[in-house]
Amino acid sequence: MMIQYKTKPTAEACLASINAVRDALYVLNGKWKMPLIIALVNGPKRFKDIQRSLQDITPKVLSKELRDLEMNEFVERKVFDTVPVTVLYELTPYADTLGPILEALRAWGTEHRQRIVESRRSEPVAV
Amino acid sequence: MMIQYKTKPTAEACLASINAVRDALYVLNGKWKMPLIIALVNGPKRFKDIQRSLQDITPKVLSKELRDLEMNEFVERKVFDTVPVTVLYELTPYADTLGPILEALRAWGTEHRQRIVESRRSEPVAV
DNA sequence: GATACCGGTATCCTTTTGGATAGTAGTATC
DNA sequence: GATACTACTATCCAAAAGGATACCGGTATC
Repeated sequence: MMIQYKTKPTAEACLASINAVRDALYVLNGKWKMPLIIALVNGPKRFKDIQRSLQDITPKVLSKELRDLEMNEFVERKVFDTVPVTVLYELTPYADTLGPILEALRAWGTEHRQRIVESRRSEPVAV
Repeated sequence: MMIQYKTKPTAEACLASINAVRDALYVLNGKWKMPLIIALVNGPKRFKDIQRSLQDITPKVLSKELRDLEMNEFVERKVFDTVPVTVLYELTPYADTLGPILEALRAWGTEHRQRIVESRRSEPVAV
């Protein structure tokens, strides 16, 4: 049997990173959460306005995603007693701490799309 | 009817950000992809070693995730003609461009866990 | 001969995710 | 009176993600 260094320094650090990223993904995972947060960075929006920003999201899914974000304290739901009622969704200060993640994803996504487009150009066309 | 500024500068920029993030998520989404990439940052690993790093991942899922990462050019699979064969999975230079995203997630995840732990401390215990 | 390691597959199943479609109460508008 | 808006909910369904379990051929080890 081989002697295993179960806690090699690099292995330990690696495991810690993996777990930290898993913790982050646990609340941010999914198709809509981060795009939805971005949709609110320029100020609070109403339900239908968000739906328009994120074209293609159905009301059921949007409603569920908003509830998730509320539970994780990224979003606050504010109801105004107008007639008919107005509901605004607003980012919390805690959501602001996601800035670096969102900016990194935005930057990388932009480059990635460029890369894909360019690689398509040099490929034969498949029918 | 209200006149809508369909292409307000901020709305345009917002939409571009949303789409960029969506592009990024399209290849990075899921429970395992980013943790898996981190498991390989300290050098190439063998199948079983990765499985041990990401405790709990089943071979079927790991195999699928590795194939996905290979298709997106984040990982290269290298087979060595030993007896029995040795297979190494190694990050490509393109995977290195994910550095800022992973680092941002790691940092945020670490803080987030702290926050959760602290908020649990001040809560009544539910049975 | 039994067991263990390697690099996976095969099969089956559950859960989660996401979507399509329709509908609701209330107001306002044409 | 018909239609449209807001902020959703209800129902049903398809697809994807993820997991449990078992297994394979080959080698090596006890």
